[in-house]
Amino acid sequence: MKGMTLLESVFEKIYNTVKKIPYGKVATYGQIALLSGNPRWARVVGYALHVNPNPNEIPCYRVVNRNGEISKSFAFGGEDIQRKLLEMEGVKFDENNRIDLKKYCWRGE
DNA sequence: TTAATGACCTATC
DNA sequence: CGATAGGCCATTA
Repeated sequence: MKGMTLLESVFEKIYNTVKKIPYGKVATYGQIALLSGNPRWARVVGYALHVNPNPNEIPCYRVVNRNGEISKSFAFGGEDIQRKLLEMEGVKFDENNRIDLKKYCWRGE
């Protein structure tokens, strides 16, 4: 970790929020942004996960976009890996490779 | 310090 | 329903 400010950096806040996503659930980038303090950080969330320091502790594969689709630029093995990880937790994909957010979207803490 | 970047989101057609 | 354009903002070079 580099020198972060006296308070938590935005990235740290984002990582902490992502860690809270429960097993078998997913969250959107916008949702993570909102729970991390600012609804306009959706894009920052994407960048934060792109430089994910420790994937073992941060379940970044549980984060999908607004349409319930997995991102193309998943940095750890590709989108197929992300999909498998989610399917292992019981998350189903429809014929368009999308997730039903009404069912699987995390409802908060 | 300025400019560029990006795993997004919303409104509009 | 799908596609496009513009906006957003922390972080980095």
